[in-house]
Amino acid sequence: MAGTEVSDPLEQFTKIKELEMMPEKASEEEEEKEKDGVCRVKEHPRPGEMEAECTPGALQTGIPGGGQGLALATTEDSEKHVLALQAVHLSSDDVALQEVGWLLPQHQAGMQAVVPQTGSGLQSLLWLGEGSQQSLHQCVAIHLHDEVYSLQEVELMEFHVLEEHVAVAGEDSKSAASPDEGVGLRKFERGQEEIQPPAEGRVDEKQFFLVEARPGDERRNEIVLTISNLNIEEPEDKPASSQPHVGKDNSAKIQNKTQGKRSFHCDLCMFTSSRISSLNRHMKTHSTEKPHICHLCLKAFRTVTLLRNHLNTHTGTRPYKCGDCDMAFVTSGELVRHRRYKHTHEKPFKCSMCKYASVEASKLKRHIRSHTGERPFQCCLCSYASKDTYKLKRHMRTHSGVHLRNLHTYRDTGLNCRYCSAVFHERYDFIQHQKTHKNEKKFKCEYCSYACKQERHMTVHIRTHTGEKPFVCHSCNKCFRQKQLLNVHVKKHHNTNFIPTVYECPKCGRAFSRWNNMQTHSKKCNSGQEKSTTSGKGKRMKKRKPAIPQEADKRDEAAAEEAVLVNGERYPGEVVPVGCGETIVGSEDLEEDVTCEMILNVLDK
DNA sequence: TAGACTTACGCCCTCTGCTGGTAGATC
DNA sequence: AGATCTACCAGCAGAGGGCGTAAGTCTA
Repeated sequence: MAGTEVSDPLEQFTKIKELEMMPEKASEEEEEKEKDGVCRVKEHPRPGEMEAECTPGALQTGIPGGGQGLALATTEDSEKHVLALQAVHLSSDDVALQEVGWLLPQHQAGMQAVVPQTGSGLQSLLWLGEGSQQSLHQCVAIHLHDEVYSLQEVELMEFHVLEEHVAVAGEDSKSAASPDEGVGLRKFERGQEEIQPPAEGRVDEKQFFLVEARPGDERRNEIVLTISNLNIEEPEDKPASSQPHVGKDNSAKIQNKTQGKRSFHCDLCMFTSSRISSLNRHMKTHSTEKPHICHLCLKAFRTVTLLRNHLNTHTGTRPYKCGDCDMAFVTSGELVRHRRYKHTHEKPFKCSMCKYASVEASKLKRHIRSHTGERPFQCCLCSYASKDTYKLKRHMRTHSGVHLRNLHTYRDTGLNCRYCSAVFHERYDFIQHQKTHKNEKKFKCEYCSYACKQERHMTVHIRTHTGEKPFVCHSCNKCFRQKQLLNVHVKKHHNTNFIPTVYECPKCGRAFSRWNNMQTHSKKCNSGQEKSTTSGKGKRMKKRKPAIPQEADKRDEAAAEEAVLVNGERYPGEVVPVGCGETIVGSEDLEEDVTCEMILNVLDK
């Protein structure tokens, strides 16, 4: 099952009920299958994907009380059905079933999926309903052998022989007859199922099989299914007609297995074990008793081993040392994992949908969410949901004062999506939605051939056609197409504290407001093509930007955070030390020193 | 039954990509 | 001087690597 997570038994597993099987061809192929002694099935898509194709109609039947069973998950891949078995546990005698609609593809019409009501904490169980006309041979190959288990331990499957031969076909059987010719496979139900006498000419004997599952070829995401031949003694109150034939040889085995496979159930949870010692140990997990206390930090542990490992974290004792590097670990498991990460690069957990492979199952589980889009970790403050806990935790940092106002303040006036009719009242939701339109459209000017990637560029460009100048100077009513042009204008003409950037020619001292103009002049000046006209007037500061103290460039995170906040407002990109008082380099010749505060005044809106 | 082994969860980190805002360069 | 384009930065999120630890399971 590598590469696929079977996360929800409620949805994944189904009990076999009256699956029909092709007898004769299957019988022939049985020999073929026994060559390797196993049958293999692949895992399959999620059940929800088939929901729409489920055939309505409930299976109204009960589940025999108590015990452990084997559940069958069924689905299809591109060409054939696949089945996967997994053990389930039943602990109630009166499990009520309710229908759920899922799982079965259209061509498996007649199979129904039902689950028990789980109010008592029962593990989920699904059935294939009656009326199935599907032939199991299309789905799965089954290997028979003599392994038997007691009724108390396992849920039994009954093959009701309807044809002359009992057989199970291989999954690769392409010569199967119609499903109607199959052999009924049904779960044995004590005291409630009236098994019809076999039709004339057919075998008058019921045979019981145990269905087992175990991991198969990991590289192929396989599960091996095995059906064991099982004949059991019928309860005394069972009608004779329905009593299975029990052979002597098998009886002894059943008895042995009955003793060896007795299961012990935890009253507090679903835990079941074949050993009383395991149950006793498990019961400790329900106890709050932690008698083993760390003398260094007073932390308590249930077992000595846990305490010992904990103490190693205090003492730094790491007995498991890596032979290939200097790393050492408290437990052997850590060492094995470390070696896989760093040295052997063994990645046993492989994604079935891509080439991703991971060292740990949890990483694969996390990765698969990138395929499914599942986001189980919902932010309690906004619509964001994360695929793992850490991202949610990291996201929560964004719910801080400045950020909250910016992104999560409810706005009466909705924000309209620029690409569709969606409207949002929180900026965050709006931004997230806009991302869904990423690379959806290119922006093309309706007046000329101009095209651009970002709408903001187009917005500005369009104004060159319309003549629109929305940015108005409140001092002189001059209008501008871009906000930054207005800002420059205001600074230059209406802010008395503004110190214009002046670029002086290093040779003649002529001042220029633009660096590139100065450069052009300088080349001519150096070649003697241009005379200086401003010599002696250049008593102004040089390029201002380098005058900003170097500390701002270092900007560790905390300092930068503080630097860009002015009166609680954020000024992105304007990282200037607040109130440092440092004299700006290059202002020495002015009548008044230019200080940081002055720069801030200029920047202050 | 203790200890080894396995599994699962959580935490933290880095790398990467995207987006909005801005400054600077270019025409 | 204005229009346009580009580069840079900060913030955020997606994806994955690596490790610590607790708890469950197995086995001698």
